[in-house]
Amino acid sequence: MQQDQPQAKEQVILAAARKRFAYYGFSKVTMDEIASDVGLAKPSLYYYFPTKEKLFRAVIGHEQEKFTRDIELMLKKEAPAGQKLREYVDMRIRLFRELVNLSALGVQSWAEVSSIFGDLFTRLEEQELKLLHAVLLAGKGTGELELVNPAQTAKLILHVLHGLRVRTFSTARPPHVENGTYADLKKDSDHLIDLLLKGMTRQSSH
Amino acid sequence: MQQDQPQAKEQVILAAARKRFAYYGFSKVTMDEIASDVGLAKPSLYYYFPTKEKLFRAVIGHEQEKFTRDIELMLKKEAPAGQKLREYVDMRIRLFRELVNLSALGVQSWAEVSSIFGDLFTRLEEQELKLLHAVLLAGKGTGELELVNPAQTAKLILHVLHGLRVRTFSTARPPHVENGTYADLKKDSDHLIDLLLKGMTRQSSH
DNA sequence: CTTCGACTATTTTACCTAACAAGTCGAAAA
DNA sequence: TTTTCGACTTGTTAGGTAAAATAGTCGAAG
Repeated sequence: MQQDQPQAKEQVILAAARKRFAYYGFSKVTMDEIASDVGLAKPSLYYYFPTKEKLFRAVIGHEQEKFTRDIELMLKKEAPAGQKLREYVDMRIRLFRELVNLSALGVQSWAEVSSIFGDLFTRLEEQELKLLHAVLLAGKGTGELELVNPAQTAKLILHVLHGLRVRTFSTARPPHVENGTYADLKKDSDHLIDLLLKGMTRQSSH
Repeated sequence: MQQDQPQAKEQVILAAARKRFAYYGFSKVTMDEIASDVGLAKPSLYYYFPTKEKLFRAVIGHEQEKFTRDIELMLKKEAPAGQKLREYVDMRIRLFRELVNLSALGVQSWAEVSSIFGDLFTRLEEQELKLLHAVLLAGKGTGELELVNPAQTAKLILHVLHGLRVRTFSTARPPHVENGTYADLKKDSDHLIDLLLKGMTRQSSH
């Protein structure tokens, strides 16, 4: 067994942890449970991850990488900025639905998660702001979008999308959310980005 | 003393209750405290209001009347729909800042308040939706605004404004909020309504 | 009609303790 | 050397209990 790659064992632990954290939340999951899930004793977990917090941070780190990578891939494709924004909004909802732990960071359903791991949320925001800002800048550069201050607009869009998410999940924490709730969020988000794009898009000549 | 108008005593109790509820929240305030504030014994409060809940509902009722009345007054004035919307957004922030108990209903800072008094929040939403819808309809009627579905757009605007509020006050409950927080909310809200109006406003001929 | 002292019933709080959970260590196994 | 884990320590949490607090009541007084 000593010829196993350590990274493989880490991945197994991360997957098990990710699953439990997503379902029960950080504070309700015990290291004993995760250890049992992967067929180890608890002290063995600490061989790979020095603290429960660091395990959770690793889980978040992985989810954030996937989130960012998927969005970046999408944004790399040649398309008008408006189309990218629309796709971004929908993809964002889908990704947050899938990456439950990452999603919970921004929704503040768990108070202790938000205060201890607030830096993680801040980092996610900064990354999203960068991506969104780039899209708006590109749209302005091609003349597609008419923007006075793309950075401010990107920030606003993020705040508004965040607000919609927070209000939506204020009474039910993922994954205990009904499909209708996601449908409502998508409807609002799509409608919103349509309207915002209408206000940002340079008018073609009459 | 028995010639005093009962309504005057009720108003005194309501004012004292409103002040305490706003500062400490529904559950932390005792009927003994309110009684002492108005110079009565606790059983005397129950002479005017049969339960603590009904006292709180009366407080909310009064705040909601003021909220609705002020906004209605403003909307009655002759002005373009866009200007009304802008003024509405700013006035909304100011009123919620002043009417702390009403504000808390929508922000869900107190879990028990939200579940017991959720019907009050729903009623407020319905009233706002009516007002906003009327503004959008009028703007569409004059040709100022270009809208496919004014009711849907009114609902979206309310959801988005609510989301901005919820995310803003997720970590500090009014009245324990700093001025900078209000300034940020106003900035986002103004910027948002500007952009939305840009998307809704019928373009003048070039 | 209005007020309130005394009271009841329920809820909340404070306190205590056992159980639980994060983390550690030395030793064994691989 | 790396990986694993039984036994352990330390701090936190959960549950139970009694006391205190609070919503609400009632009869009597003004």
